[in-house]
Amino acid sequence: MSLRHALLGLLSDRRASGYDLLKTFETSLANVWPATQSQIYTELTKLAGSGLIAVAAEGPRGRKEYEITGEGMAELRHWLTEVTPQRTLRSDVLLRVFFLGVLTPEQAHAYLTDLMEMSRSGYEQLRQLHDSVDWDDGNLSVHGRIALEYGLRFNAMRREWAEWAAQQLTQPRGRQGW
Amino acid sequence: MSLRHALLGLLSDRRASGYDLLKTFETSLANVWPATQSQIYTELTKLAGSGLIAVAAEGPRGRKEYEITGEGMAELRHWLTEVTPQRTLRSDVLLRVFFLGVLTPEQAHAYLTDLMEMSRSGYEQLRQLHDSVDWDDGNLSVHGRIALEYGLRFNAMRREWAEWAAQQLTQPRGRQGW
DNA sequence: TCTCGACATGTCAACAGTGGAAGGTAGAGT
DNA sequence: ACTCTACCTTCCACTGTTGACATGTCGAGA
Repeated sequence: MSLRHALLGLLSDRRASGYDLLKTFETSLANVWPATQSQIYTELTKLAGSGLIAVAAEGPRGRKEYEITGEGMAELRHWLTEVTPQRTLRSDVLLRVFFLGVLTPEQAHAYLTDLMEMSRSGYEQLRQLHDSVDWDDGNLSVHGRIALEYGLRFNAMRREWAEWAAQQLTQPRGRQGW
Repeated sequence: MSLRHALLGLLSDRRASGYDLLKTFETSLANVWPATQSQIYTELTKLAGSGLIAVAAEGPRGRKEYEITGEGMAELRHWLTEVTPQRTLRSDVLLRVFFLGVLTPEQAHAYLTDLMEMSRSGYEQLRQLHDSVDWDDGNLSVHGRIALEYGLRFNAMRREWAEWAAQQLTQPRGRQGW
């Protein structure tokens, strides 16, 4: 249940409505913690209910601007420092690798080739995002840039790995002491 | 809903009971697609209900050995070749990076240091797993080894990135054209 | 004036995942 | 004979996630 913390984090930077937050998720946070509209609104209501955020202002079209409360900031800091992150990496992509044996060598190879392409295009997209974003020197900007760098390195790593893996499959078996 | 495909994949290699599969998940698949006991048994019942797997034999203690059916193999192949994998990387770890600004520089730095250590120990654990596993030349073995290599590279990448990120935070801002 | 796209929120059913409780059996070792 | 461990399955309540549906308003431009 990190969504609540994602919302707290965004609200710690500036006040925002559900709609604003939704947009932010779509653009910057989508790669790290995707969330749907319904989830965001539901969670905001819950957060407000437990006093971690509060409605700061109401605008046109029923717009409700939320702001983080002191209690919310405390919870956010607690999550950042005390709660040890759990690595629950569920990888659709990697899971398939285990079972490439049921395919023909050609098909297995094709899968890895697709992965290379996926990584390459993922890399490119992030690079474009990097170029298009207005990197002011705000906190979110600094750390967003660091997160983006992670994405770049991740894609580069995965591409190289897929190339290596494709080689492994084509090479004859036997002991080769890799 | 990749759990069903994980189960199909394992059953494509050999017949197994829920208990067997549970053990396999705990050891080899846990890093890629964790699953709990209740989830596995539930899914097996569903899979049997839709004819993708079937009970091949019943053993002592109510043991039911499942085997994959032709229909199940077709579904597995279909998933491997036709269904484009979706990258839903929800990363607890990376999400926090966005919000390191709410902490003191020392705390933020400490978080990255913890990440380095986490990556280092993750790397070590995988290396030990690599050394302890009996790598026969079965298909699962070959591909399991490839998946493991991914884990090694991933941890190495993350460690380097965390080191780089820590540097970014300590360095004075300003334009440096990275 | 009208219309359309962006703004804005809420709700619901269905499924996926977590954690734990409950209940029982076979077999190995004392 | 007894006990303990590993084996083995089922069920349930709760939370998280998805996708779709419902509902309406403001403001810019034809």
